[in-house]
Formats: sequence, C-alpha cells, structure tokens
Amino acid sequence: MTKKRDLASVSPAETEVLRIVWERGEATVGEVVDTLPPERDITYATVQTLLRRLEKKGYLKHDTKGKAHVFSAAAQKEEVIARTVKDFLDRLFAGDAVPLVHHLARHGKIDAQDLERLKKLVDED
Amino acid sequence: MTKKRDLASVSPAETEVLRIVWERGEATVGEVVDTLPPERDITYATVQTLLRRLEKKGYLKHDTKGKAHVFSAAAQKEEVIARTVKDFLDRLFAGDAVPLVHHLARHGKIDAQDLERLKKLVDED
DNA sequence: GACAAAGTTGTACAAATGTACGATATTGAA
DNA sequence: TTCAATATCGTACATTTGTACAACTTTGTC
Repeated sequence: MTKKRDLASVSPAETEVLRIVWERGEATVGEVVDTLPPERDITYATVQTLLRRLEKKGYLKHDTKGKAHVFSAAAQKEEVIARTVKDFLDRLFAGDAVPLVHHLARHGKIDAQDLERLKKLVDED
Repeated sequence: MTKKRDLASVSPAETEVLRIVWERGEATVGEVVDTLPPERDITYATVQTLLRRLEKKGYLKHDTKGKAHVFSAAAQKEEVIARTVKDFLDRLFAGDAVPLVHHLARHGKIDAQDLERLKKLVDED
C-alpha cells in the first residue's frame, strides 16, 4: 500500500486560487486575477507563482492555448477539501463541528432554512 | 476611530495551542503539552515558543505560579475565532457556509439531530 | 518578417512559521 | 544549603509563504 501522504500542503493563498480554478473548471492566470475579489490586492505575477506552485505540488495541470496556460484540476478536489477542513476543525474547535456551525449560524452565514434543507439531505442516506 | 487591525495574525500551530488555553481557562506549558493529542509530535520547547509568541502578539498573558508560567486568555476570543473562520470560509468556500456544513454532514461530523438543535437555537432569536 | 502585446520563466527576497537546543534561573526537598 | 528537577530565556535555523521584478518568448497583425 503506497503511502497516502505524498500530497504537499496547500498554503492559504494557494487555497484561494485553487478554489477559483475548481469553481471555474479551468482558468488562465488573468482569469484567476479577475475572479479574485477586488479588495484582494495582488499582482498578476503573484497569482502566476501560486498557480505554478500548485502545479508543481500536483494539484493543477496546464495545457497551452495560444500563448497562455490554461490551468485545471489535476487531483482529488475532495481530498484536499477534506484535509483542509479537518485541519481547520481540529485546530480551532478540537474537531467538534457543532460549535463551528453554531458560530456560522450566529453570524448569519447559515440560517434555519439552510439547516432544514441540510437535515433533509442528511436524512435521505 | 482606531484601526481595528493591530491584532497580529495567529498561525495554525499557534491556533492550536491558543484553543487549548481557552478551553482550559489557564494552563502551563506542560499542561498544554499534555493536552495535545499524542500523535501531535512536538516538544515542550516548541510549545513554549508558541505560547511566548501568542503572548507577544497580545492573545495571552501569564502570571507566575511557583516557578512556572500560567497562561490565560488576554484578548477577544470571539474576535479571533470570527476572523479565523471567516478567512477559512472565504478561501476554501468563497464565503459560502452551506457547502461547508454539507461537507461536515457528509463526513459524519454533524448529524440530523445536531442540525435540528441548531435550527431551534437559531429560531429563538 | 518585424513589432507590440501578452505570456511565461527564472529568480529573488523579506517575513512568518515550525521546531528546538543550550544556558541560565528557581524551587522544593533532603 | 546544596542538589536535582523543572522552568524559562535567548537564540537559532531551515522551510514555507507571500509577493513580485526583469528577462526572455510566442503570437497575431500590419
């Protein structure tokens, strides 16, 4: 059985651009830059470095279209998310999701209706 | 209006020990070490450094008892949590908590009963 | 086929992070 | 009052992270 941990860690800034590529399916450097929230003050060159690093780490691959690189997912999105969420949950909430969701609710990030819908989704399994 | 951002950032490793001090109310270096999960391979000296840095950043204070330092919270726990959760949510889920909670549910970190309870809590506001 | 525009590549670099050693200080007990 | 145990303090140091410039390359267009 090959060791599962050959996946390098994804830094916070990298996570942000990785998420954007995931949600767009594929994207060039410029598209990622344009997708980032305007208040995120970061240059083209920096985003390019982050994408390059993500590719080197094995999370993205690219493909050349015209003169530009088009990046797209190369690996288990689910696995990355699972790892990232678990890490976060362990560190800040000792692994207990309830206080996290409670916090989200108190801060208006999720409402009763969302909870109801999620409950239904969970039930039908 | 004073700028809110005089609070230094809390690194992942720091977050972990900070959480432990919060949850215990107060703790010495040794107590934090003992509270960390056994698989968390880290030395006394390292934990000590993290606690020292947290104090320097203003999140903890200490008080001397016998020869040891007893650390306790010095600042807005809620604010730190809010900031950390928001950062995480923005980066990995573009700020949308629903897919996060869905993920937690799918991974058994939260169940229908929890969701029901939380819904009630949210309603009564 | 030369040029400007738009890209990529190589590289850099300060700061933050994770980790921990060795020296020094304090304390309780014998 | 000396000693072993236990702490802290000063420091160090390799990596990772965030950020970005300058040089070189590709391409479509006149």
